[in-house]
Amino acid sequence: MGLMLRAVPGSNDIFPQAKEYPFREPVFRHIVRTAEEVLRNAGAQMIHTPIFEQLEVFQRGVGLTSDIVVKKEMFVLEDRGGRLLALRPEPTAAVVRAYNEHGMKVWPQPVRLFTWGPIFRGERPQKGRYRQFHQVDYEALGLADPLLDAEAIALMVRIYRTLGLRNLEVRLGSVGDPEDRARYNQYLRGLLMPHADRLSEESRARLEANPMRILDSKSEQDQAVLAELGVRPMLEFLGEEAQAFHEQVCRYLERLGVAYTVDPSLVRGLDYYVRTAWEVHHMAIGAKSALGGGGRYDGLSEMLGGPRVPGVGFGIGIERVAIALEQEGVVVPPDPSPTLYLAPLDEPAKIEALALAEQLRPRVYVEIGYTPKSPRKALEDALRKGAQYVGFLGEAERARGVITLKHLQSGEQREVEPFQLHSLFEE
RNA sequence: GUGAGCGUAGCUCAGCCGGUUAGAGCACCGGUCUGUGGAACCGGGGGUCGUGGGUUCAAGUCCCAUCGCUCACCCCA
Repeated sequence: MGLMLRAVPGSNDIFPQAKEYPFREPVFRHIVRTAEEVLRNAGAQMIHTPIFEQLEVFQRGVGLTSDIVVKKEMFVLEDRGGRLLALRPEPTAAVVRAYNEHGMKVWPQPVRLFTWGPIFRGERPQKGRYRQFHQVDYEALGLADPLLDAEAIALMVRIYRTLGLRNLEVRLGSVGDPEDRARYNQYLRGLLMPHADRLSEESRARLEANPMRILDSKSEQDQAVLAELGVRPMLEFLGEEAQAFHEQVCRYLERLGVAYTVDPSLVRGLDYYVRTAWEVHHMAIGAKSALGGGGRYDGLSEMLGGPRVPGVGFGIGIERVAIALEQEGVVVPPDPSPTLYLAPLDEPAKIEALALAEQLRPRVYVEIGYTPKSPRKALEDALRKGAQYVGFLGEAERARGVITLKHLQSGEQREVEPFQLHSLFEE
């Protein structure tokens, strides 16, 4: 059995009997449907973009200093013409690409879209982190108003709460405008350069290109240096406009009654983010793991060769939400069970059962037994399936042209003619 | 990329200080029960003990290697 093919590490089958909660199809579907309902009722429209794009869609948007590129976390493939494609490592750039491609800038703004589907990152898998995982994603494009940021955060929280999650923490920050970030990086360089020899190799390498990322270094020596120097957070370097924008988002959230904490040191892995950035955390997944995150990306469209299109959006990690739901003991609605279970009692009854089932479908949820069994076994099967009615088809029924129909809850049983079944169940 | 842990039936696992034919529970199939309630009892199928090598009279058990899985670091969803 050693040679039997398996799923690629970090990719998972999602099916009803899956042992791990995040891969149980009904749980998965419940999360998707709930999110879909919340977002549709907020007026967002569903879009599905391809799961692969030209590499540049993600490369340009993501920025050269970003870890997704630097650490080669993208799955890149080459088509026959030598064109480089990439499995999407995030949905936002693809949605913005679609917005531009279909001229959505002439639609009434903002254009609010949502999608869900697989996302791919070539990281080493572990709990709550997979190479193929799934996100629900929401984007509000075409209007740079803090109202949309606040709405996005509120919608995200609403999805979690509708699912039944408690113990949420919204961490809100701002990464400022590009000029603010440049100023902050300048500040960091000036502060850290004299102490470069005490920083880790990785951090030293980041000092020139992207000093902000030194702040979340996990190296103890780095953190010791940072603490000693008393580094000021990004949030204190916001320009006037970014500052006003951030304050407005906070005020709106308070008005909406959405609880949040300001995280002054919140940074983003992708270069296209500006101003608002947030993460929603849950205790279940561990201190470092977020259920979802979002932010504003006003410069992204231009990086993709499009017009200037402001945007704000979020992604929700479906598997991580499932882990949180399990942790909180939230019960997911079970799949419906059959109204009728048709049980063939002998060989010729198999096709009779199927024929009858096919007459009743799809208006009635009908399952059949595929192997003739004793009435006792057939009844057990029907009970296990949770059927409302069981219909026996055997020799006696054939002789009289009827089926024996039994209501499982009451135990009542009678013989009915097949044509009567339609009116019995179709209501 | 770095570190740790774990690989015995479809699943969860037991298997002592190395000892004869490798076990249990769950699941599946059948019988008791030849046309009626999830039970119970009995039976059955299913294993090259991840793989390769070594030590030994003897290896699921000890040693080495290798592969796989999982968790953690990093990053984030």
